[in-house]
Amino acid sequence: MPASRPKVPTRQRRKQARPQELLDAALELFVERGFAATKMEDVATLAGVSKGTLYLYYTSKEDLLKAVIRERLSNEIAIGAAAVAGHAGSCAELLRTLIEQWWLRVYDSPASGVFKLIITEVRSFPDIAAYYHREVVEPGTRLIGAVVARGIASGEFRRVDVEAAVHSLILPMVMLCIHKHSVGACEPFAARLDPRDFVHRHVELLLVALAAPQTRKAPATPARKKNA
Amino acid sequence: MPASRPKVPTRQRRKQARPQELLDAALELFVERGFAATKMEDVATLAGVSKGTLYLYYTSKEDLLKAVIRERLSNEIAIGAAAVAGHAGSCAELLRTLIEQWWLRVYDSPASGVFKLIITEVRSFPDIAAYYHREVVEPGTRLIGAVVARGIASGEFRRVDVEAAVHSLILPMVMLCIHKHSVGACEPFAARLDPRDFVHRHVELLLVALAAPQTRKAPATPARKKNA
Amino acid sequence: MPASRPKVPTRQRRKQARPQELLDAALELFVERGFAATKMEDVATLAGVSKGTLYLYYTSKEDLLKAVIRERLSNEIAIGAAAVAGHAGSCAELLRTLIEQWWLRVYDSPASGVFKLIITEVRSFPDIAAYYHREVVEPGTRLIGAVVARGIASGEFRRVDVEAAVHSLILPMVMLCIHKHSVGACEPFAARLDPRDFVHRHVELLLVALAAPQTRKAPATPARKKNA
Amino acid sequence: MPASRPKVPTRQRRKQARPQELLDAALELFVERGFAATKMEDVATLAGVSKGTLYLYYTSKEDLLKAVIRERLSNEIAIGAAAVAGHAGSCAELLRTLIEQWWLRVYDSPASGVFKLIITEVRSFPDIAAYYHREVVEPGTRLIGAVVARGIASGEFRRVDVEAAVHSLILPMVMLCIHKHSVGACEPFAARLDPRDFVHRHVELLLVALAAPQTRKAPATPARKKNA
DNA sequence: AATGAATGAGGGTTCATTCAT
DNA sequence: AATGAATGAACCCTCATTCAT
Repeated sequence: MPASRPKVPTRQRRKQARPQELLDAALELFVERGFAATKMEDVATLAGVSKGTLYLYYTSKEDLLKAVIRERLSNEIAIGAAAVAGHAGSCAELLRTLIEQWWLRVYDSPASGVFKLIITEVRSFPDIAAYYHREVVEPGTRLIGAVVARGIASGEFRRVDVEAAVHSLILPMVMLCIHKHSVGACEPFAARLDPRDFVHRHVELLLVALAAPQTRKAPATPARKKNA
Repeated sequence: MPASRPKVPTRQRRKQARPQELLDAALELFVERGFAATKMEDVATLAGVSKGTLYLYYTSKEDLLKAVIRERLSNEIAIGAAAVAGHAGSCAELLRTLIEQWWLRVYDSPASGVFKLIITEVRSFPDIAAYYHREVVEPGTRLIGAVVARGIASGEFRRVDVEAAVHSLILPMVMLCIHKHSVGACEPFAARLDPRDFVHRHVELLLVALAAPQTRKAPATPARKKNA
Repeated sequence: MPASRPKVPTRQRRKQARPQELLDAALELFVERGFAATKMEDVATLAGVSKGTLYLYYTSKEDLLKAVIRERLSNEIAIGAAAVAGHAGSCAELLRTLIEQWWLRVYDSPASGVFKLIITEVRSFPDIAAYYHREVVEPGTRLIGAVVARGIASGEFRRVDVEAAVHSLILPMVMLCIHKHSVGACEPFAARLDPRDFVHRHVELLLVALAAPQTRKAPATPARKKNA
Repeated sequence: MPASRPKVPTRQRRKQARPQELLDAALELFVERGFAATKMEDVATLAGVSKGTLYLYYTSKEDLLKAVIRERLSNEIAIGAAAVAGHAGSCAELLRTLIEQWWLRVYDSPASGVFKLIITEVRSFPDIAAYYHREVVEPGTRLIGAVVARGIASGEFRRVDVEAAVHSLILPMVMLCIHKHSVGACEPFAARLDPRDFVHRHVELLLVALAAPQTRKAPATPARKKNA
């Protein structure tokens, strides 16, 4: 079997796969070192091509940056929206799903790095801000906000300020992504905070805060083993 | 934005104030443009000195970066700790004070930029991580954590996981600082989120989540005018 | 400007015409932009082939340059020589014919660009100089020089230095070609000098200078409409 | 005496002389190799500075090119104009002076290279054309044209077309400059044409053509030794 | 102490040339 | 024969750092 494929990657096959490979390499290095400190040559080398090849696909370093950001965010929101649409249970249950399923998937994927990338580079490339708001912040806020609003309407949640609640819920998740690619990536501090454990506790804590008085039965903070 | 540096080049004043002026200029530019994208010359110019002079005070760009970070964080924690020590009321009240007084002061000061700076540069200068953890994360976590723990011990709070609760409380605040210096600094998106309003609602929301059952009286989300 | 190349990619036509098309495209671009500033790809594109194909016909950019120069000059001199051979009238008449017929044809053809090309590139490719002298300068000078010498011998012309007279006659013509492809090609300065009008007056002026005293009847500079 | 000047070039002194040194080096190389084929580093090296220093004085290669052209042409025309203004003799004598004194000075100076430079680069930098016309072509044409016109008015010259005569007179001179820096610079063809001899004969020939009939006494083309 | 001219290594980008298809 | 993807040497320009004044 290994001998039967002589040297599979025909020119054509490579041509197809190349852009994705380049974007992956670029994302990794941009997130790790920052945009300005990353050399185009290193991106090329990591992707297994020469410097010149990179420029066959992206006309400049800035172009590459924007492609990296666009490519990674386009579909994540759509996936979350689908999760909401196809859900049947209570709003609390839906929020649990959204955060623990959808968001943790983002956290685990390379897309998590895009948050750090945006944070670090918006000031230098201001049109990223518009894109980010339009494609990520607004749909994301609307998505979670709709669930909270529905919960309030149905009497499941208290009458809180929807937008603030969404931020209380979401910002720590974003921060977690950013942390993963900054301080969290530095050896001795990597394991200080178990993300899955924290996310679980965070959602439960906020659901307590949101729950309408009659519904609330103080959960016994179930024995979830930490750092495991 | 920091108050515009007074352009009074009095020799006397200068010698004394020089290092601070250099650090201020460096912080402003490092936060705005990123470390790698900032030119030493621009720092010097902004501080009103020549390129050469900068090197009389800091031996290299990296040295300047580390000085910037160190200088800005040293005393903030101490101030918070003092606030805790001199407090008399309930734990809920103390948390309100800590977050709304102490933290908003940090948010308003140039120190808020340091969070973005650390996020962006730790991977390139890993020893920043150790410093940041020792001087900021750990004392900060311990400070807030102690208040939460005391609240649990006194029966004022539910028996939640202290560390997770601290993170639920603190991470949005850190995120706010980072936002202020990234997306928040981009013209059309600056005013989307009023930080003081959000901070208030965030603390109140979390205090509801923390409150022990008998104590809890669902607050009617008091009329705090939004965006004002 | 050469007549726009018909874009008829008939396989049959192509194989035959290919080398000429490539040379035409190369000449046009080399003259317009200079050799170093012209990209092989642009030559290929203008000729309607791919980059690789260009290398099937010419092994390098330098090779292409030399082919371009050689191709364009080979037969022009021969044409002029034929004009001389087949002429019957006076030497003055013959010079008029040579300059106004033969040379203006060169001026109008793409070959005129070759002068600029040689001027710009000889220093980088010195063997062009030898070729140019052997194939163009010497035969050309000899051609015109023979006419002048014949005129002197027959008493039609004064006893001037032949070589200098030839240069006085020819250099402005060469300069005209060069001008056409440099300053003359820049929009607002294109029409400042009508070449046909100047050429006519130039020849007549020099013929006055050459004419033996007894022959000379000062021509009334006949009414040739300027700039038409 | 050599020991008394320890190492004269103080920083200040160099700073003054630098721009001229850089322009000299740039002109030499641009004329020799062409603009595109000249490396900024080579210009710097020839001028005895490092690559970076070049950029302290000229912001880009193009900027350097334009400075080179401007610097070399500014005063040449003025010098010629002064020669005309301060002249007393006949128009023929004045033309002799202008061409043989003024123009040969240009020919001998590095400024002669600028003609080649303009020829080669106008198409790539079209605003050079405007500058060249305004500063060189027009004043130069007007200068010579005025002398010819005065000769006609005084009856010294025939009633020829002034502009055409000026071109017949001038174009060979320009061509000589261009030749000097192209084919003329190639070893085996350097000595083919003695410029001083040709210039002399060219002027005399044209003066014969210009002379009004009564004035004309066919000069015996005095024995000027060729190639000496 | 302060300056700013000078340096030169380094990085983004281009393009002549090659070669698998 | 023809293509165009891939290469990598080369070049323009920047900027951290040095050092003579």
